[in-house]
Amino acid sequence: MNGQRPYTNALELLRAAQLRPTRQRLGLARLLFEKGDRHVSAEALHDEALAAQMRVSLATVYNTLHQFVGAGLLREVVINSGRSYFDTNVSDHHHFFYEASGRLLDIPGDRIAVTNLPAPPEGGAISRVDVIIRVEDSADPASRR
Amino acid sequence: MNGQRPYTNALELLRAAQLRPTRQRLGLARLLFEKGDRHVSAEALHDEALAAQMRVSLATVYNTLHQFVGAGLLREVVINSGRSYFDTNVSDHHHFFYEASGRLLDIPGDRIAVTNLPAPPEGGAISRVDVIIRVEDSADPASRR
DNA sequence: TGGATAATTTATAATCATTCTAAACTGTTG
DNA sequence: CAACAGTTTAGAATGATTATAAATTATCCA
Repeated sequence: MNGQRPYTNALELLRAAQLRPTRQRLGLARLLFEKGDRHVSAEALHDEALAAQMRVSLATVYNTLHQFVGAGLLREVVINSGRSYFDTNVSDHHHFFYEASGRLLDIPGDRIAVTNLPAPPEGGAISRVDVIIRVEDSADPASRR
Repeated sequence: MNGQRPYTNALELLRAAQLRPTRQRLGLARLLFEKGDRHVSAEALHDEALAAQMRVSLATVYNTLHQFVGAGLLREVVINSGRSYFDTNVSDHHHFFYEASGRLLDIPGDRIAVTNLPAPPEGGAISRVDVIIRVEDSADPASRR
């Protein structure tokens, strides 16, 4: 227990989420949750897994990411059309998005106040409020992804 | 001049944007700007154009939409990965997103206050702040698109 | 412990929105 | 009207993601 997260342990995490602790899910959970807050794309996570000598297919990476989102372990963040990011920070927070480099940075939920929220005109409960602050950076195009 | 928009006229609009007034661009501009604020996908606009007897290819619809975005006539809104919406409202405002039906509704910029914006930690100017309020609706799945 | 069974994984094909390409077409300018 | 640049187009290509169907693996219970 390191105090950072209720369950840093991959096995615990999967048990709590009612997901069978398979080799692939365990490995991916470790990559995702054992190093602080991250924003990864499916493909980036797959590459990382292969680099760490895990054998896992891209299809399984997608399946697993979606299961983790369903279980509330991850949050899916959509900024650009075409690619999703998965955020290991599931607490209330927002994002800076650096347009040139594609980097995503967390903003703690209590650093921004969104006030005066009108009620949805057509009814329905608010499930989430996303604030994305787009930042013009001048990163070299080579670092994009 | 109807007071709603500086240029309701498609030809004026294209001239001001320094885009040659071709048959396709004129037709698409009319569809887009002659009926109040809209959120359209490229494919939906293409369908609409065909239904209105215009001859225009999907590639041209994409080209034109991007040119209009570049000229500040449209704003691109990304909510779901996989599909972009183009918003004819380019003034400062935000969105309700109805998760089940996929509908997008404007929220005037002055109806919401986003205060306390932190400065981007890595520098760079803020180009835009997007607020998306996700609403759980229970629309029948048939009406999705 | 050893199947039986259901869940999971996987390679591969399929899909979908979008972009690219190169050739045909059209608006503009002289 | 000719010439040229700008535009459009069909169709192919791309890139992320999802579906499929067969092979593998975890779990359960005798």
